Amino acid sequence: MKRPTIVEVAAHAGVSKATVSLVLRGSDQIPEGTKSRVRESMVALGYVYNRRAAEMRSLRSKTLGLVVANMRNPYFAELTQAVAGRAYSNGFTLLLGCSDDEVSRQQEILRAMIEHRVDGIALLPATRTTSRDLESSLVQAELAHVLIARSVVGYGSNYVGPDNRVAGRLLGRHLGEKGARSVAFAGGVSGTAPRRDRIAGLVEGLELTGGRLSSDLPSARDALFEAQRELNGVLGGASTLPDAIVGYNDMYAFGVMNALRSRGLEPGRDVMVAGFDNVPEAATQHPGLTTVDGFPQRAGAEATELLLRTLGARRQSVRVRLSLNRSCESGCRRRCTKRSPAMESCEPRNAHASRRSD
Amino acid sequence: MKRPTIVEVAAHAGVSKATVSLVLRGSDQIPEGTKSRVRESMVALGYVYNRRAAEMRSLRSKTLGLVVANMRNPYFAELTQAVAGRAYSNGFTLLLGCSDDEVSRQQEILRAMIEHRVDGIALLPATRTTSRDLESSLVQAELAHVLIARSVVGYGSNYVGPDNRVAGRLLGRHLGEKGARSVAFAGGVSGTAPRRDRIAGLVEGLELTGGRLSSDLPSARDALFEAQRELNGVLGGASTLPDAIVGYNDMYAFGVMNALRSRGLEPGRDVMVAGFDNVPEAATQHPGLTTVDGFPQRAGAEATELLLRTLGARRQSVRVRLSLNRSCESGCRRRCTKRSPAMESCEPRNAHASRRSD
DNA sequence: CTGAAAGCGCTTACAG
DNA sequence: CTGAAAGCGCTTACAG
Repeated sequence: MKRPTIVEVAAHAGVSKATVSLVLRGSDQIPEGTKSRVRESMVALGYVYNRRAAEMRSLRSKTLGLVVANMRNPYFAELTQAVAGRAYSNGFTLLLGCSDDEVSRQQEILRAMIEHRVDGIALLPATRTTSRDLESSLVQAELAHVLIARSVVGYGSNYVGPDNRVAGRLLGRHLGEKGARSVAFAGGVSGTAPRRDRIAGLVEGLELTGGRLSSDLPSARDALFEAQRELNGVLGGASTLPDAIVGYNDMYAFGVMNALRSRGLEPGRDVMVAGFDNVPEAATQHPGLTTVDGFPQRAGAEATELLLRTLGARRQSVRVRLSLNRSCESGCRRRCTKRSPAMESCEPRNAHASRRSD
Repeated sequence: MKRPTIVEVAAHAGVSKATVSLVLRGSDQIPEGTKSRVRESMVALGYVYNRRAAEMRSLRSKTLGLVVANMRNPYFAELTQAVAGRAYSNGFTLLLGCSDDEVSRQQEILRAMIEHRVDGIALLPATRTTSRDLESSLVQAELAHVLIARSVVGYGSNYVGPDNRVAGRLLGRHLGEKGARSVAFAGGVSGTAPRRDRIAGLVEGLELTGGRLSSDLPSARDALFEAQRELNGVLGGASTLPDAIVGYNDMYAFGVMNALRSRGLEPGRDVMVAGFDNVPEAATQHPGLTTVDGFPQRAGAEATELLLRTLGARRQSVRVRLSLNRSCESGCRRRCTKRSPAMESCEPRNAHASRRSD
């Protein structure tokens, strides 16, 4: 039951501990004969390297921490996969924590990870995280860290993720060009950096094209299901519909689509709908959802690389891109001169026609 | 930069290392006066507990490993969140690895985790994992482990996840009752345990109600997008459509819906479509997808508990449940006598009308 | 109630 | 090329 240590291996092979240690790390100072003898002993005894003991002595943990708000948003899941992959391919072990979007829990997880002596932490912060929270944990511990996907108001450094302002601008301009004059924004938690930036960008983009943000619908917690409920409330009292509704993210946008349908309205035909993120499901919904691609794979990979290089304070944006789909085709209808033979002439579905950000 | 250790704290407080250690672990043998003096020293020096050193000495790592095939399937993402939550609330740290559904990579990750001396491993195995792969890693290391969500042919023990046979049976019977006489199964990798069990159950359920499995469409790798392509090929050559198409999982089922639409067919009306898992998106698609709920939260939580209790070899099933939605309403159409005022009279949407498994 | 010593399984200089 | 010794930061008996 008890696993053999290098002491046992050394005795079995008739060498010293130090020699075994050198063999373990493939030193080229040990002649082949000794090496193979030691290796045979390891096999014979069923030796398993104890990485933690090694790291303890050498004072490097070769470990990274990832704390995410939740896993239900496919964007976050994909990010997590990318971080795990990058950590792995660099020989790092990844500790995962899930805050359930609660700051107190997040702080406890961070603390535990710091006690574990991770070399760095990638944090997808809980919605209500303040810069003070970060100061009292990551900064105070002088730990290399990077925020992914969500930046925090008042905490400018070490962010890797979409530039939400540019993303909003891309979408705003697109909607304006499609003929949207009044646009509503739905979902997200007000006061948070991503929401603020997306709205700011949206307004800028709309202004370029003659549209405007007509309302800012109240927000809710659980995107997929709550957006639908809240929207029902708002639309119920509204006398006129906006030309377009932009969800805080794709999950909200899906909820918006449902809310519209439950009122007998067809998204894309009666009201344009758009989101942010470009989760895989965006292309497979009906109609496909026009959204801004936030490239989670790239964000996760770059955040990890940044962490690994222990680069100092930097702010890094992942390029965003419009992902055009049918959910915004109503504007197209009004403006396209020839509608036949197919709508596709106006906007290809799933074609990822791209309009890159500057 | 270098963090203070208990030696520094002890010197600062004028006590021995052992006393500091006892204070750290809240021993009640130390009088309050000493405790608070020591604690003040810790604060003064900015002491941070080194969990790894402690675990090294006490030979318990308080660490669990989770290796998942991928994160893109929302079912897996939710499972991961549940495992993370349960590990956390039991004071365990979670190491995460992602195999990208490749066995060789999975084996390397397992090895690394074993070297890290995790106390146990939860494995959502890569598709082509054999029992031999498990023998040579987890079993040989005599490590507590549990398979989640996917069982492996020939490896009977330590599985927590849906009983796919029961799940298939539930769905088969439902489809038969809806009037389906010919049913096609699409997707998954042939030879794998979950696919085999789902099909076997489906056949049983159909037999009870006069239906039959008409074909077993070839499988593909990437559910969401590939299912659509493969189905196009198959349907293109087929002269008659089946009454229903069952996807290997919900992601495949979504692909099936798209494939049908791209041929001008409306899922739910022209052909019934169903899946397995009940990912959140199932309810928000249009039409909502009828599927069998596999309760990922529960599976993740129970797997973790099982691991923590280090119970020996057991096989544990998570209860499954039919999740009825409109994607199977065509059968309803044929059979319901009164169709008005609403289809809802036949099958409530999102109501999670449940038919529990025995 | 508190301290001195040994030890967890490795690595790291330093000799030879 | 290989060994003896010290040490990573804790905990654990064992004294007193």
